[in-house]
Amino acid sequence: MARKSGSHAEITGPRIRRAALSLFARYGYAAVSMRQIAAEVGVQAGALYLYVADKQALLFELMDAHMDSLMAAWEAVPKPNAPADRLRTFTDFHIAHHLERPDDLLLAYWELRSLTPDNHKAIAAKRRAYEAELEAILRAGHAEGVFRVPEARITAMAIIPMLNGCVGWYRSDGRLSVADVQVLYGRLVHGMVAPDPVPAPV
Amino acid sequence: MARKSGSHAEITGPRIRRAALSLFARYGYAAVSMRQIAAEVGVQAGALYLYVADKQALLFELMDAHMDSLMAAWEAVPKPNAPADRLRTFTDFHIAHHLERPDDLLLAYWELRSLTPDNHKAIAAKRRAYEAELEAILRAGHAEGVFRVPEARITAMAIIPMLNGCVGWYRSDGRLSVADVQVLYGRLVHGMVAPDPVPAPV
DNA sequence: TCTTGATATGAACGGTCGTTCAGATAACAC
DNA sequence: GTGTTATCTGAACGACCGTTCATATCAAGA
Repeated sequence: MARKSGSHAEITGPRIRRAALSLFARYGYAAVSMRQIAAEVGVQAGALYLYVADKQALLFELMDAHMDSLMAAWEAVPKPNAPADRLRTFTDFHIAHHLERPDDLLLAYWELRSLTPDNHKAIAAKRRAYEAELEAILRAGHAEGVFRVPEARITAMAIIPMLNGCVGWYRSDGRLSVADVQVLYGRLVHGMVAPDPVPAPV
Repeated sequence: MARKSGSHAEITGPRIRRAALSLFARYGYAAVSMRQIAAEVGVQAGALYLYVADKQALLFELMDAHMDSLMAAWEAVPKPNAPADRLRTFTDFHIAHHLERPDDLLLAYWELRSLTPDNHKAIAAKRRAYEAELEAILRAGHAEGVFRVPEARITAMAIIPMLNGCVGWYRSDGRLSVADVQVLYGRLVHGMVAPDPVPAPV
């Protein structure tokens, strides 16, 4: 046998990427074989190479596309001026974006080590650029005196894994909605950067 | 050739575990071969099976030993009564313990998925027991009115990945000491659970 | 010194890996 | 209806996988 009926490049290509994303996220890059990906798509392993240079390129393209889409989506978000509102906009965005793409987040944070040095460098740079957005908000709030963030970079690197954590426990059919999660984490982050409270009057 | 001079079970066994821990943490369980572990120890692959039933058991024993040592160490810590102090004791402990054992933390949080279902169940249970310690502190503080933690479980699951994050960026020869990290994260966590500040007097 | 048990080698097992490629078939242009 | 091209198969490649085992050597006790 050879070509299958109804086969199309513009269908098979994305299906390969979706299958790879899902399998990589669930079992890890190293634990997933090209044959498993092919089976998920309903195709033989050799067919994958019509669409992907090799396994490493497949991983890189998935991660790179995610970082680009993340950054583009964030840039498209209207941003208020006040640092507190801006911070809440960031956390809301980050949570919503990743709760809709949990597999992308898993890849972005678990599979950096599976990239070749060059690919690693490229993805890490994009990740730093994204984290710098949060850091800039923290610095602005600190400069205006509405935040108390003596270590903006470290605080950003504390906030982000905290936000990411929600992907681990959130269930779309659970008790909480995405908006609930946004409110909960929004309050937590707000507390982290709020200036010391005024002492209670005696 | 056969037995090497100076070989001893009580030396080779731990060396295998140390090498496996280090390699698993760096490259991931699935990406590391028994031959790589053996090479790191300076031994042939077959010799590993004098000390380990199989690769899966090796991973499980590493994770299980870590969870036991973590729990035992926490139980040995003297705990103040006031929830705020108790919370700070927990975050200090968690940070110090894991900054000294970064590989253990990486395994505990990245390789759960590499465990067989039975092994996964055992490790996940121990992890929940540890996280319950933090949750109990939050609940106690909330009950006493010194914390504002309407969702203790979720807050605990927000705090822990945040604390874990420090393992990703901390460098022992860097600008900050472990104590500095403890102070920084201690303040962040304190802000997360602090009740709404008293409004400033007009 | 001789024996015995602990410790390691190194070759081998069947299986799976990522990847390539000649050949076969379906879809499409004319 | 015919020829062309895009798409996929199925077999094959060498390499490496986890694991086993007969064999060899070292360490220690008698």
